[in-house]
Amino acid sequence: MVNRELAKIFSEMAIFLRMKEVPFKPQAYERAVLGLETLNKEASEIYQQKGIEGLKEIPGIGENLADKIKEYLETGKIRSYQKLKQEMPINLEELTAVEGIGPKAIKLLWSKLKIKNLKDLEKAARAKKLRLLPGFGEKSEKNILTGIGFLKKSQGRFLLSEILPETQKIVSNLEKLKEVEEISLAGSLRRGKDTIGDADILVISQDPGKVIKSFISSPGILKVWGQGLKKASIRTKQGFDIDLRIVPRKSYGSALQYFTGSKEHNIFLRKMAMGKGLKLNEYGVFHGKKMIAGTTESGIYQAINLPFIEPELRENRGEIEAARAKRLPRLITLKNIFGDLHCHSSWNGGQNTISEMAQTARARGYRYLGIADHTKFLRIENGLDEKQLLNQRREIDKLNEKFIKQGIDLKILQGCEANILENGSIDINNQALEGLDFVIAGIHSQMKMTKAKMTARIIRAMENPNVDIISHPTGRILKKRDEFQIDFERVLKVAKETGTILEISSSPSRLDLKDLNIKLAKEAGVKMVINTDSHSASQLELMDYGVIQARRGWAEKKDIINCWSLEKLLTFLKTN
DNA sequence: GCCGTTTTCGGCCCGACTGTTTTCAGTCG
Repeated sequence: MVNRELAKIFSEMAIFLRMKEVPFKPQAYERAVLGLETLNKEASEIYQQKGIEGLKEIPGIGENLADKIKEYLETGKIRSYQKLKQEMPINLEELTAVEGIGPKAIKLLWSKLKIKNLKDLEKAARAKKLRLLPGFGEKSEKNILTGIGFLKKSQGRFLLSEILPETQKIVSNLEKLKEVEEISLAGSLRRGKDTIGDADILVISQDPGKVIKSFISSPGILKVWGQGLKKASIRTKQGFDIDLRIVPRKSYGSALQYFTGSKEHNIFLRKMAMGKGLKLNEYGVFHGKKMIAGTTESGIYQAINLPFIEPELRENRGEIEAARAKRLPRLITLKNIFGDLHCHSSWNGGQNTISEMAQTARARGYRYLGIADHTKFLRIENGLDEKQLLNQRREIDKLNEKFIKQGIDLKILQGCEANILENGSIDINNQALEGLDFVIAGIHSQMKMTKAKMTARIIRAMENPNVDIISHPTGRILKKRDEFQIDFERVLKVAKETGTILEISSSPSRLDLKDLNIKLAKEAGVKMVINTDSHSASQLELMDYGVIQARRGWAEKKDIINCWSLEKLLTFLKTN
């Protein structure tokens, strides 16, 4: 948590420094942000154990930034940051969230129009004042308004990854209380939605007062909205709210069912209950005045003649019909995952060597690990060319030989994340692609194309016999950028014909394919792979988010190729 | 402000795209 706070401060400082046109320092601050974000240990812990010297071992942190971290840990503030903020009291988080707005634009908006937040920006854009600024015109003004509109749509919502870990921390603290008999997440958080409004926690306790008292004094709370006898509500430092409800044991199941939702799922369920002459509410299932279920969630479903329905499915997307017909999917779990096929190494964008990535993969119990570094078109990521891919192959072969000798059951596969160019061709020649174990191709440029052109572009890439996987197929960035214009049905048809695998990216701001598209792909018989797109070893643990998303898309083991054994996976890659 | 099998000082991933500017600046990845 401290790491995230520090990362946020340093990235804001980088922007301020860019606005002031200070050379080179901004990059240094940004590198430090990366170092902090990919650290698998809290800076506070490092400082406690090894002091300043320990902090300086963090990549991107030197003498000066280590001092600033120390200052933050000891005083909760960084003076140089406070000074910058005083000088330019601008809401950087809001303004940089608008696609197309960067430090230079913010500086101009601030100095000419005193724009300091999203509200000011929207007002000025609507008053057609932006177009008068140097470098701005009608189009940029319109784009800014579009960007603001997109932001507003997702306003007040947080990424699953922003909410889940913090809420789980609070849950595990409460769990330790002897007064807590049962505890569970509820709401959209339990259903694993990609973005969340607020978090819900449900508890059984004979002593609600104690539990509520402990809840409202959890660490990292900004304020307490309210507390009663059965309910309390808080806001966390990260800006999202958590509701806690205490329910009696006899209604725990029905309350959990009710507060997990979705609303649409529950409405359908209540109608079904009514059809059977029953009443379903948050207190139980009732036959007349007699309560026939309520203690457990599965008991609720059983009472209306249904098998238990996993929370991720409860969106009224056909799950109740499937349950009735006894055709519910057997959803995959994290334990079913045998490997990760989209990881970057220090050969280009990644923080860790292939060997370090492999060690972490082993610790996760994986059987295989796919290294898929960027290729040459992406110069900024130090993309590999044909020759470098060959050199990387040698390193991977050596590591694999070593593993065999040591009896280690992990195989490193060599792939790449090649680029789908404007016309659908790939930026690496076929001969080099043939030498790899698998090929991922993705779109990293020219994302604003017409639907027809974009669809044709992706289809051409899929028709390349060397391309196995399409990474983050629809290009969405949650809360920031919409999906590409593509004819997804046609893409699925060609994917099926060519045996192309579509990726489910676990990267928390992508989660692409999204749940609905996963379900469509499954129905079309298209295979998928859940990948983390890790740029460091610690990011391998993001796999969880991809699995949750896949569950929301009804995915079973047969649909997800990295739930398969190495042999089956390699055969599929070879023959498709 | 960081970093170092080309350096403890002098470097610091760079190309494409967009919109505006008719020769470039800002943003993105």
